[in-house]
Order: sequence, then structure tokens, then C-alpha cells
Amino acid sequence: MKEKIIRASITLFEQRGFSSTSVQDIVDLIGATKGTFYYYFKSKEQLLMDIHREYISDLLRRQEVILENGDWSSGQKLSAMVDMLISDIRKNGPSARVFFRDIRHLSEKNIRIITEDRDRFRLNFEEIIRKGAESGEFRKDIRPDMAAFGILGLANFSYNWFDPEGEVNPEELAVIYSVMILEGIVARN
Amino acid sequence: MKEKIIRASITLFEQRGFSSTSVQDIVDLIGATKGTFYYYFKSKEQLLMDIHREYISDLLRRQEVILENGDWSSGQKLSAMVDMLISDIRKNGPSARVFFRDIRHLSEKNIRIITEDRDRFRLNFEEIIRKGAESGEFRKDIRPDMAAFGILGLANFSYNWFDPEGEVNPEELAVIYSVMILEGIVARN
Amino acid sequence: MKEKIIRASITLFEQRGFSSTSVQDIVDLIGATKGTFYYYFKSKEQLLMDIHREYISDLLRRQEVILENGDWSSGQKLSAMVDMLISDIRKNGPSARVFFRDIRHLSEKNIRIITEDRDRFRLNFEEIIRKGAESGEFRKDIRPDMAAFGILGLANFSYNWFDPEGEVNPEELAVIYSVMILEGIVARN
Amino acid sequence: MKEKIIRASITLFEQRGFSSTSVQDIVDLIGATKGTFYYYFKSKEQLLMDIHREYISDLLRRQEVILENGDWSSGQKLSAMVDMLISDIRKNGPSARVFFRDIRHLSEKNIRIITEDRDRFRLNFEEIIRKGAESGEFRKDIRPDMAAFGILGLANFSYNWFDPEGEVNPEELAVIYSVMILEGIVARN
DNA sequence: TATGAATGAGGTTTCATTCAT
DNA sequence: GATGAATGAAACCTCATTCAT
Repeated sequence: MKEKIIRASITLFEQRGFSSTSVQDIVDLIGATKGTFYYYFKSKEQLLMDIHREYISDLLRRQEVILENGDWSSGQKLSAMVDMLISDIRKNGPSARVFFRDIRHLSEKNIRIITEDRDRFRLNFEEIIRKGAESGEFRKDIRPDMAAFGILGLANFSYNWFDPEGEVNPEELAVIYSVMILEGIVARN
Repeated sequence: MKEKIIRASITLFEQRGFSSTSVQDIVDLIGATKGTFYYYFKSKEQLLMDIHREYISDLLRRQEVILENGDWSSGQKLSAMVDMLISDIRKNGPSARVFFRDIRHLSEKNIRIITEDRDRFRLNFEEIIRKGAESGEFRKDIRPDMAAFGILGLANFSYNWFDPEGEVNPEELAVIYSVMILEGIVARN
Repeated sequence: MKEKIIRASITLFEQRGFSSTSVQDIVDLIGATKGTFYYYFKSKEQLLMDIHREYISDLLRRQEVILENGDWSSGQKLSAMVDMLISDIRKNGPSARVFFRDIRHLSEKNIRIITEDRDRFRLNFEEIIRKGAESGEFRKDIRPDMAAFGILGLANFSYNWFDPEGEVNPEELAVIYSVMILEGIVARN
Repeated sequence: MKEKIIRASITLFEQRGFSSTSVQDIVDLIGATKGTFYYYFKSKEQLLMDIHREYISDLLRRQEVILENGDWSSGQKLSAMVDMLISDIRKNGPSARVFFRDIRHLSEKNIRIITEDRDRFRLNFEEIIRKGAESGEFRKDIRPDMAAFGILGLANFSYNWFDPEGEVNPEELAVIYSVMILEGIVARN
């Protein structure tokens, strides 16, 4: 039941946003009552927090795996992470959109908790870029912090428009974006 | 008065989001009354629509100017647009954040109207990339559509984290990102 | 309208208590809507606070008048205050009962504010008794603090059972109680 | 278990009042579940009734003992009862406060039952005073009914402010109040 | 003896909107 | 131009109670 509520709410939060989705809407979708909702969740915000926590901790876990792969170059790791983000749209697109858009409806305290994890995720990107630059694999003059933000923006924006069942599939898009990040778009000879 | 209401509402919408900001909040901020609000706006949504229309039409106007500059290469035009987006944070950051986040609170009909303009803006990016690829300035194997989305994501994400008064100024960030887009991050010799 | 709401709520709070009276009950009684209620009061608690403030400040004002009467002995002042409390039942009985019973439903902060006034009222009793003892009018061995509490308990309890329209009228009861306090119940010769 | 529930509920009812205390609050305090509560009590009101019944019947039992003491004068009996009430604060203060304050949350039928006992208790006071007056121990012109109410108010009000562990102990306060009732506060020579 | 899941009625509060002035 | 009073729908949430286990 709890799981059913979470799934239904992700669907609705994605479509209408957190504050435009009422608890009534959620329980209507699964044929339950408001009483039941509040049996499982202390508040609507707590449900949102649960969604956030699950989303970001899952992402961090998978990022960890990539980071610890000793065989890969920095570029390969970066590509793997971009692939991870984009491939994830298929399964977790709705969660992700809720994550990006509705964080502000958490309480101050919860925002801090989530932001910490989100920052960790980003700093891991930054770290890889820094290492790649130090090792000579990447250009020495790039700013790892700005580059990390840029890559994340590029990859994450796909959640807003990319259709995993469309003409281009997620794996292909991941390759396209990895090349773009690593090589740029200017032609060479 | 109308202008005062718009400015106050942008501030509040940015901070709390459209649906968490009440008409009361808005008029309180400027010392007016709800009656006055409804004298100037048919509805809360209409105010949001006004904000959206103004934001996107301003952006399109300025993009036009860049597009029509016959002296610039595709790369220069692209850089100019990235610069335009990022430099704009200083003045229009709040409007932009409202634009990105709260479009969903417009009515279906209004969403269509705004989306049309937003698409036009993106397709202009796509067009430049296509022309650059055709002319040999850019790589032939890039997909202009995906690349355009990527560049927009990269540039627009800065609205969420970039502090124009911080260590790096907008013009510098624009250069950093233009180089990144055009040249990639991989080192060459 | 605001006054109507206050009067209706005093009636209902007295009968059913604060937490068993709903805002709906109140507005039903005067043919208004809940919206109207919240136009005039920030919350149900604030209405309760208004009632408390009005009740105690009125009482203090009238106590002041008695205190400042230079012609009266301590015993006369005490009697006058007992009379004031009991005669007040007729007009302010319901308010008083709400005041005594439902103070606990105020917020901590508001409880402190009201308690301050209530204490002042009591300390004024204490002060008169102390002066009467010092001047030799009252026995030297009485404790003004305990005596003040006792007199207040005795007088205020009448709010719970005394019917101003019954066999004994308020002025008579006030005399009965004044004599009892001053002279005791034991017979003398 | 039943006893544990009763004790926990008295604590909570005293602090927050009957209607502001939820069954959940009660079972939380003792680490039980709502199911358990309803195994032992038909309803929340029934628990309140149990508390009331126990409190008043205990008081009546002890009053009886005093009444039946043939050796005591009316004044001594009155003093003994005042002492009983005040000394009781130490052990039964919380129950007493619940008794005075929350009777109104019983059903009409239960209110009648409890009121009967409470009246009996009061009438026993009245009876002693009447006898004392008839025997010439007390003044002939006092009204036993009004005097009984007054004494009860005076004594019971101490439940609202008296700290049994404070500067004055209960036995001392009982003496102070007995003297006050019997002798009054006016000085004699 | 005890529990955990579920409910439904009703509670307080918010709020966009209307309208007479 | 501007306002203040009023509304009604709907929001979040609480809670006494039931019941299968």
C-alpha cells in the first residue's frame, strides 16, 4: 500500500507538480482513503521527502560503482555517468523530474539534507574532471567546477524533452552527448 | 501599479513557486489590496502569462539581432547566444526561473502559446548548428536537434546555481562554456 | 460582524468548551461562512485570545477604580471587589467561564501574556490584605498570598453554580461572602 | 495494562485536556497500540468516566469516615474535610483537575451520574454547617448552602495553584484555610 | 491479550475570486 | 482607480473507531 501510494504520487507530482496535486488526487488514483494516506505518511511533505531520498541515494550508489572502477580513464567514467543519467530516464524519469522541480517544497531542514547529497553527486563529477585534467587527459585550463555544472545541466535537461521510446534511444543519446562533451562540436582535420 | 505587481510577483514566484504564492502575499509585499490586484489582472494565471510572454518575447527579440548579424560565423553566433543567456541572469534571473519552473501552471491554451515561442527559440539554435555543419565549420556527424537541446540545458542550468556577483563573472562563464561546447574538454596537441 | 462572531463563540465555548466547538458551529449560529470567520480572525486561537484579553483587561480596569478610592478601608475594598466579581456573573458569566476553563488552549506565548494580567489582578488582592494586616485592620498572622488565593477561589467558584436570577441575587451573595471572609462562620457573643 | 492506560491518560488529560489528547497520544506514552486501548475501553469517553467515577467515589468514601466520627464538633469536621481536600493534591491533583475541568466531555447520562455524587459531597458539607448553626457552634445567620459552595471553591481552587512541595506544605495550608473559614480575617481584641 | 491496517467524518485553514461602494 | 467584506470550494490533516488476525 505504501509503495502504491508512492508510485501514484510520483505519477501525479510529475504531471501537475507537488502543490497542485492534492492528497485526495493521490488516494483517488489507487482507490484508497485519505485516512490511509496519513496512516503511512506523517504529511504530504514527508512523502515528497521519501521520494527525494530514494531517488538521490539510488543515484549516489550507482555513481559510486562507476567511481570505483579502476580500469577506466576519466573520460570513460564521465561517459559512463552521462549514460547512467540518460538511461535512467526510461525507468526513473518521473522521479527525476519531481526531484529537480519540487525540492523547494521540502522544509528548510529537509532541503539541506537533500542538497548535501545532490552536492556530493556533483562534486564527484568535479573530482573526475579535476583528475582528468591533472593527468593530462583533459585540458589543463578547464575549471572542473564550472564544467561539472555544465555537464550536469546538459545531461539533466534531457529529462525535460527526451523521449526514450523515440527515434533516438537513450544509449545513443548518451554517446552523442559524451562525444560532444569530450570533443566539442567544431570540425577538425 | 501594474508594473509593481508584476515585479513583486516575480520575486515571490521565484522564491516560493507560483502555487505557493497567494495573491494576498503579492499585494502585501507592495502594500496594496486584493481588489486592486483584480482590477489589473483578470486572474492569477493571467499575471503568470504576462510574465511568461514578456520573458520569452524579449529573449526572441535579442536572439533575432544575433541571427541577423551577417558578419559572424556559426560558432560566433552560438557563443553570442550563450553569452546572452548567461549575462541575462544578472537582470532576469528571477523571471527566467519562473519561466522554466512554472509554465505548467498556465492553462493548456497558454502553454501552447508559450511553448511555440520557446520552440522557436530552440529551433533557431538548431538552425545555426545545422548551417555550421553544412558549411563545414562544425562536425558533419552531429545531430543539430540533440546538440541544441544539450547546449540549452548546459547554459540554462546556470540559472539554478550561478551567482553573477561571485568569483566568476557572467562574461567569463560564457567564454568558458562557449569553448567547452565548441572544443570539448579533451586535451590536444 | 466581528462582534457577532465573538458573541456567538462565547456562547458556544461556554456550553461545549473551546476544542469541542468548531468554526463551523460558530458561523452556523450567525448565518455566516467559514471564509468570513477567517477574514476577521487569523485563527480560532486568536479569537480565543481576543476574548481573554478583553475579559481580563476589563476586570483590571474596574479593579483599579476600587483600588484608587482613598476613602475606603481595606475591608471595604475587599468587599467591593468581591461584589464586583459576583455581580459580574450576570453580564459576563459566559466570558468568565471561558476565561477560567479554556486558557490552556492558548499558545504558550499567549498564556504568558494573559497569566501576567491574571497575576496582577490577584496580587492586587494580596496587596490590600497586606495593607489591612499592617494597619491592624486584619489579623497580623494571616498570609496575604494564601488568603488572596482563597478569596479568589471562593468568589470565582460562584461562576460555576450561582444563578443570578435565582432566589439569592448577586448583591446579596456578595454581602454573604464578604461577611464570611471578614468574620468567619463561627458564632461569637 | 488497563491501570497503565488510566494513569497515562490522567497525566495527559491534565496537561492538554480531554479533547486535545488523542487515543494515539495515550498509547504512545506507554508503548502500546490503539487496538489495545479499545480492547480495554469501549470508548475514549468511557475511560474518562472511569476516571471520574474512581475520583469521586474515593472522595465520598473518605468524607463518610469523617462524617461518622461522633467525637468531633462541626468545626473539627469541616477542618478535617478541608484538610482532606488539600492534602489530596499531592497524590490526586491530576485526577482532580481532570475531574473539575473535563466533566463536560461525558455524555449527558454520565454527567448526571457524576453530578449526583458531586452534589452529595457538597450537600454533606452543607449538612455539617447546618448542624453547626443549629447547635450554636456557628452563626445562626449563615446560609449553609452558600457557605458550602464558598468553602468548596476556596479549597478546590488550590488545585489550580498550590504546590505541595513548595514553601507551605498541605497540612499548613489546611490549617490556614480552616482558621480563615471559621474565624475570618478581621482582627479582634 | 494484543495488534496493525484501514476508514470516514469532520476539523482548521487557505485562497482565488466577486462585488458593492 | 482602488478597496474591504464576503464567499465557497477545496486544501491538509486528525482522530475515534472497527476489524481481521
